[in-house]
Amino acid sequence: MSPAKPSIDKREIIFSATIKLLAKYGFHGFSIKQLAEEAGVAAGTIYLYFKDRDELIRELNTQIIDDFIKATLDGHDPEQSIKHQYRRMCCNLWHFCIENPCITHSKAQFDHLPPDILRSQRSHAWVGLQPVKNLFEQGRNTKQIKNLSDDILISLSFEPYLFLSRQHLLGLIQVNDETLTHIIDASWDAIACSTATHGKHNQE
Amino acid sequence: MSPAKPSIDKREIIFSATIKLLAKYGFHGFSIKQLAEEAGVAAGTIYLYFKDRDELIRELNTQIIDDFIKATLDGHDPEQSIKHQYRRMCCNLWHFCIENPCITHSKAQFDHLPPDILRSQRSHAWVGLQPVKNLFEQGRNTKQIKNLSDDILISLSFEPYLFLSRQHLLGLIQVNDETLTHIIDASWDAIACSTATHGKHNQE
Amino acid sequence: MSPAKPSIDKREIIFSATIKLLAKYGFHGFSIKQLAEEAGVAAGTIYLYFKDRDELIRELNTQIIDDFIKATLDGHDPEQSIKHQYRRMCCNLWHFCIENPCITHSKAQFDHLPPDILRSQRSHAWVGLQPVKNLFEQGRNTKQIKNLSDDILISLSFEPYLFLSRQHLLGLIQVNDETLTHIIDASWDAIACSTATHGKHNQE
Amino acid sequence: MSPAKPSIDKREIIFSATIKLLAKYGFHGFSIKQLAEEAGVAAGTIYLYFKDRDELIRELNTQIIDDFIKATLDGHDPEQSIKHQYRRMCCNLWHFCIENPCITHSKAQFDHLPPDILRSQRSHAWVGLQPVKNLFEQGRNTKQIKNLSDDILISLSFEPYLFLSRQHLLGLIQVNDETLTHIIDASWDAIACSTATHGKHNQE
DNA sequence: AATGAATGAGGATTCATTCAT
DNA sequence: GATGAATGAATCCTCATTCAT
Repeated sequence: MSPAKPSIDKREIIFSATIKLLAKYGFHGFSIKQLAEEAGVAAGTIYLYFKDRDELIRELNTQIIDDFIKATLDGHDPEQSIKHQYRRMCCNLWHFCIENPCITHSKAQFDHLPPDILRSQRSHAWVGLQPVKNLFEQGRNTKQIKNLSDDILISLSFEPYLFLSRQHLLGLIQVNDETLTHIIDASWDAIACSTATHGKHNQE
Repeated sequence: MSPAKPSIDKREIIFSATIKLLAKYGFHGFSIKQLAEEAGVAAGTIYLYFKDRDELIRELNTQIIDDFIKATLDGHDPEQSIKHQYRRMCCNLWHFCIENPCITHSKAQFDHLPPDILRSQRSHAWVGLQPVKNLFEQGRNTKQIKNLSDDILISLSFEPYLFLSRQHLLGLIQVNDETLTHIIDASWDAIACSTATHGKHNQE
Repeated sequence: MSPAKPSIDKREIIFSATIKLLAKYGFHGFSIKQLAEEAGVAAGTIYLYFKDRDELIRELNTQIIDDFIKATLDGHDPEQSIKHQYRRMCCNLWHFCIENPCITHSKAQFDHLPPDILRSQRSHAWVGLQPVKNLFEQGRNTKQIKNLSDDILISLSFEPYLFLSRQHLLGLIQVNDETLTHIIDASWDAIACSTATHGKHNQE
Repeated sequence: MSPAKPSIDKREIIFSATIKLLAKYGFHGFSIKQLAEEAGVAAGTIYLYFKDRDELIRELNTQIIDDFIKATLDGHDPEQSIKHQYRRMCCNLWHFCIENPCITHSKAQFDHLPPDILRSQRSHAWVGLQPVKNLFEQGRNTKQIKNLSDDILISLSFEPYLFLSRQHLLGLIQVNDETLTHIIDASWDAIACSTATHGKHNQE
């Protein structure tokens, strides 16, 4: 608030304003002036906290990825059964998406950046996703999860939630709690070893 | 070529040039002047075929969707078994994606447009996807496919291919034919009725 | 004139407008917008002829140097006596300066650019100044001109005219034709071998 | 240093920092923020000592002129012979220039300001240059110096040193002590009455 | 006196679009 | 139909200056 102090929270204010505009207008669809207005600061102020537009976007990207991962892993307990852990993650992810529409829509923007940025983004993400890697590894070892690479398992299991939640937020589809349960089961089927379920019920 | 000729294909030339640039530089990453150069025409010429930049993008979007659908449905035969039809579609989709990198990357750009455009895009797509709807409907009726809405089934089954193929094209993952078979099986598991597989092999 | 033609002379129009503003407001004292207004074109038009502000300035610099050299060497005749040749050059230089106030003032701006630019400027200038080098060389060989390097001779002889003409143009001093003759004689004395004049009249 | 102290010398600190930046980056090539950093003070502090950027530059200009004059007149003794006085001044000027590169380069920046500023600059300078005026006056009266106005004599005699020293500092030319002696003699020839030297040696 | 966060006008540059040829 | 020079609004970003602390 006071102009002489470091204004620790102004950075956050700018971040949220960016997320809002990013979600509404897309990646290049808003100007710094608009952003300044939305954040309630002068245009020049933004450059006190970020070197330029690109850095702002890049740092926002990193933070959003971290937010997603943090939310997904909330309450994660490696002692639980594989499927239970997975369900929890899916549930977390879904609710984070629909409770944070702007972040969800913003994230989508980042999926289509130049390859080199995507690469560094990806490697950053995998660090935080270690528990997921562990889950997959353990699942593969115990024949509960198909013998596919982590990337592929992610694409088949978690990725659809991002797509679905965006559609839900746009009002294109309706997903209630019961439906969500079915979706989670369905996405589990995609990565689970079907042979392992033969003749017996889910091991959960 | 000669200015006196009607140049019926110039529209197509502009389209391909746009796809190329779209894939390489993203949605707002290229200018009309660049596009003109890539297409080998004058900047003004583009405005003879498209009202403005937006219209060009919009029409390109429509065409790309149609191309995807056409490719996916290639050789579609409703007489085959559900799973066979599905496999064929997945296979078609995958190969179209990796054989047309520019179109695949371009398509990704379109997934994140303002809501109203997405809506019209979606309704346009569903028209061409009638065979897919039929497939799903028939699958649900015969208990071979889970009782989920078309949108959700799409998200669980076909959507991951777009994500995966982009990663494959970027060199982030490697998918060979054998892996593809496994992925197709996995995505089938996502939408297939697991009860139907109990105690017997795939009904294909 | 016609928008579709290369507009060969628009470049010249922009050049003269730049010289005018450069003389009046100094190097960084005018904006592209001002320049556009002065030249009677749109701001964007300037960028059709010059990559950016720097290139415009750099090219203008080169042309001005050439203009100065061309004017100074006008009517140069190596067959004449050394002093006669020198007088002619001084006279040419002086009149060019006071007849082209804007160019004279602009030139002054260029004398104070970053070292590396000055270096390339200098080497460019020396190419055109070959006749002056020849004059100095011949003068040194015949003991009519002091045994000093070309650079030093230039500083002592021609350089003062630029300074004086600027003062004259600003109305700070008055130089009529008679005074000019004295100045030329004085500047000649600076570079001429004084021993050579002992006991006899000018060898002109 | 401590905010409670009167910091009488802070003005000087800012001055030197300005000279440094002026020499390196030119007139409009540095910002107040840069200056503050170079001076080791906060940006706002500069405004406690100078009304605005222009005033800072203007006052610096005045001081630099005074420094030049002071250095040039160092050890000046009106009792000495005219030529001796002149030599001393040239020598002083030269050494001041090459020992204070930043000041020399800065000065050059000031020579090309808007006319009205130049005018006031000039009148200020002439006040301190009274000894030079006296020298010239005495020289003219005794027929040792050409009958030209003070301005013209300055241009022919002292001005070249500024130009030469800048070239020397940039490494474009090399001037050692012996060469300097020749240059001083040459510049003396420019303003000295050549007839006065006929048949006798320098009256020094 | 000193600070430095905040401002916002003004700078250079880009680019979709127009239109005379 | 085709051109591409010209436009000028809109962009990002800089920076002199202010002022609460």
